[in-house]
Amino acid sequence: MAETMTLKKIAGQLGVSYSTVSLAISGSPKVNQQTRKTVLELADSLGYRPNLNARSLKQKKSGFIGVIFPDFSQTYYRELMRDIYPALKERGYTGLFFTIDDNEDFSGIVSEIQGRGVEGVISGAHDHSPLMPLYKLGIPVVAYRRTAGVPFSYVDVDREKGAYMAGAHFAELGYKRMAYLGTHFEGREPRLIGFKAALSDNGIDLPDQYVVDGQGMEGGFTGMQKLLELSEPPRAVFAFNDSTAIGAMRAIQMRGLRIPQDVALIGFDNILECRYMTPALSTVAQPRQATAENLVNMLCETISSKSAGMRHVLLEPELIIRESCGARASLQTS
Amino acid sequence: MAETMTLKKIAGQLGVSYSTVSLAISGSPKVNQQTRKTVLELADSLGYRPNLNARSLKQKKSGFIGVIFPDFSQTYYRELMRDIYPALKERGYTGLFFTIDDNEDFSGIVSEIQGRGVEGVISGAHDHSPLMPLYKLGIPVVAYRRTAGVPFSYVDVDREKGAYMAGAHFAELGYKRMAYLGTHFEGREPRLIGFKAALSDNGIDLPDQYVVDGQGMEGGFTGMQKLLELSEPPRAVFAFNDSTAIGAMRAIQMRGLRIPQDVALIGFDNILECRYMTPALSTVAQPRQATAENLVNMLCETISSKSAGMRHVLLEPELIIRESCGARASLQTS
DNA sequence: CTGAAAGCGCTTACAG
DNA sequence: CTGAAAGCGCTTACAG
Repeated sequence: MAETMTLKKIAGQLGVSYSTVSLAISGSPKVNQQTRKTVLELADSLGYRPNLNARSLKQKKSGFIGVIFPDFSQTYYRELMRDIYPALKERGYTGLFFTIDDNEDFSGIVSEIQGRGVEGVISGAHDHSPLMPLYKLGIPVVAYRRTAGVPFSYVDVDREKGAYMAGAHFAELGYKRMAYLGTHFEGREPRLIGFKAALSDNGIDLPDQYVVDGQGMEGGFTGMQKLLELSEPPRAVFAFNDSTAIGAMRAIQMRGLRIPQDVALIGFDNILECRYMTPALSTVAQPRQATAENLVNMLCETISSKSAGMRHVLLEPELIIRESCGARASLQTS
Repeated sequence: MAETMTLKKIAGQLGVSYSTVSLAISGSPKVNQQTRKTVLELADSLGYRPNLNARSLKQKKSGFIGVIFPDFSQTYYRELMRDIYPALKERGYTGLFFTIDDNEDFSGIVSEIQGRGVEGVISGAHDHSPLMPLYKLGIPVVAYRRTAGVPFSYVDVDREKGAYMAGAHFAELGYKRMAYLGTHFEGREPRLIGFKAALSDNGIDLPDQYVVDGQGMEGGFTGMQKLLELSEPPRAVFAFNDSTAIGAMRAIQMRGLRIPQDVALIGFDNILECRYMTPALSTVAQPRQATAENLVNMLCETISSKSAGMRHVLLEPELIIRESCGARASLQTS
């Protein structure tokens, strides 16, 4: 087991003060070219790595950005994390990832974030409000998705608009009996609001029994079963997200019904899987890359400027027509 | 912005030494019940959180476990991470997650791990060898999957056996012309070896043209297309993993062929999606929960015992028969 | 351009 | 049971 190298030891071997070594390593211009070179070479050959905990302690900043999400396993979030990770790295930050489920308490995470000197937080939690203590401590929090009652900057996609596009597209295709399948937060979910608005603008009603709860593949599966048991099952279904839609597809196909000929379907998110379903899943795409970049940019700017102003970015969704909505007949990829 | 609380300030307010406060907070039995109570109450009301960087510096251990994986977005890995995360938490460790792609160099990650005082590493990298510097520094590394040429303890599933089960099952169903679809590392991939062995034990040959490369959904899709373009396409396909199989399903169904009537399919991993495909995907299940627990246990034991002995755990796979392999005719979930 | 010194917030022997 | 002191490894004014 190699003994840990420190600045002092390097300084000792070189016969210079360890502040000089520190300066040389941090690339300060105050240090002689020759001296720096000697120091760097020795440090390198000794495999020296600065102790980041000591540095964090002294500088009162850690280089950590906290990233909080509901679950490692939700497909859209995992794709978002993948995009956030390199964006953080590019700016010299290290992501500290936490997951949180809805009924877990945040206090452990909050302590950890505070205790580690995390410089800022990206929150994708369903409810951001437990992060208020951090905000009060002066730790910037940027939220993925708007949440009422919280003074955080946020990046969101215009889900209401995306849902409107889905509803309008269905209406255009001539469907009348439609359903919304997914979480709807007592009617406050923008996807439900937008979908309903599109139908209403086309003179179509969305009765309560055609609004069914369900989350994820399993929720989509059972929710869709309920819809199919209705005396008049819906002709077209807009799902909360693609995972929900995939669960719904299974329920439809298990009954021997065809998509889109018997039931048309549109999802939300545009996860990678959509293209590989049969039929390929039409969906409302979230601009994931832009979301990640905006979150990271916004946070970094808040950190460096220390400006406490709230900022909001609302990104545009895009309707991606594949096979499941019925606008195209043949099977194809894309 | 609240001023940060420190032990000293608490001690000052209470008129005791700050070492007493430290002891009280860390729950040492050396401190008077009454004193502790007072201290804890004040600390609590002041919102005191210990500075973990200072603690790490002093104790020379950070409470961090590094977790390295190829990608946030590979489905099986994300499921594994989800299981590792709580197991780590339960033991009082914080996971520091890193992703690494194959041609990226590890040096940044290695510095970070060393510099942050990470106490141990779980590596799911495709190649663990760049982690040797950590091992030499005395930082325990436990690998998910065996890798040759590296002295790390590992947890692996018996992929060769799992593949054998898939091949044997296909043989039993009477298929003769079969294919292996997926990465095979010049024939060294245990899945290919096991599959081939099963066929061979049943007197069936696996010609080279029925071994096709392909990774993930896209790789499975294009790889399967190649197989279907053969003058005699395979009757049954064993895929590297479920994502690959899902890509393959799409290619098969796009041609208007039926699964399993025209082409039978078995995947590997048993990701959540399998149950929701139509037809539901038969697969070789990895015991994911057990894998995560073994990885974490093994690492924690190595850390606390400081014993440098290598340990190996090989877990049993399980063949899960659903609809895509042809053993069952009707559509159903499970 | 280089060195001596203070101090970040904590833990941990060591006295008492 | 409590206090005084040293020190983890680093950075950063401050002198020179």
